[in-house]
Amino acid sequence: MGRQHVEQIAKQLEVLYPGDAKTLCALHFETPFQLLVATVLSAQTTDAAVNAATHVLFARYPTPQELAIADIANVAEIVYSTGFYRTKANRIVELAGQIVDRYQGEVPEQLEELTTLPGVGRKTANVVRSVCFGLPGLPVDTHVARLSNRLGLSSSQNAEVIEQELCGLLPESRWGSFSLQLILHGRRICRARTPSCFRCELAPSCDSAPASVR
DNA sequence: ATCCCGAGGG
DNA sequence: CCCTCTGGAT
Repeated sequence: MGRQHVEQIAKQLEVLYPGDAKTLCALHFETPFQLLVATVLSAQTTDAAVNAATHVLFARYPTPQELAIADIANVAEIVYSTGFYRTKANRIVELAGQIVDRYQGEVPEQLEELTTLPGVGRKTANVVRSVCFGLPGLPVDTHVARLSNRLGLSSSQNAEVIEQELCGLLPESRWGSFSLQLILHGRRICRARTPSCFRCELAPSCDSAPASVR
């Protein structure tokens, strides 16, 4: 691996998917609270499904104050198509309540505070930090984990270990955008089952690409 | 390790 | 028809 290996990859990703974390984020939102909710809903579903649900959800419950007192069954109906709908409906209503009660309606910025909220794990907390607040945070989801392994940036299967290793390889200013760039590349080219190495721009610097395309 | 859970892609 | 999707809590 080494520094040069990462820099080569990071540089190519910047060309392929230009922009900062906020620009690259595919989730629709107006406020930090809305991004937090959208990210909780994004578990095991597509961003398109989340955006369709939040379009309706935020029209009816735009603020934590309003979502906190929402009818759970109605919320479940709205988020139904994102999957895990009972769990998600309960989580986001409870989440809204805690934001109101514990944080005066304002989403906290510290990772340790964010991860105490229901439905908010390390990945979600880092999304909010990097996309919304412009703070250092490198979300590791299934795409980031898979591409990090394939590219030879980490050999760990543990998301938190991968996060630490990637953070050590990149400047803080690139943490958020790098994560989103890996996600976009994972969706377009480096898919889980059928990676298109033959048309991958990163193949020359990828440990896992077949020799024929490097 | 298992559960939550629908929808679209390959 | 199987797999995967911007996971988190128990």
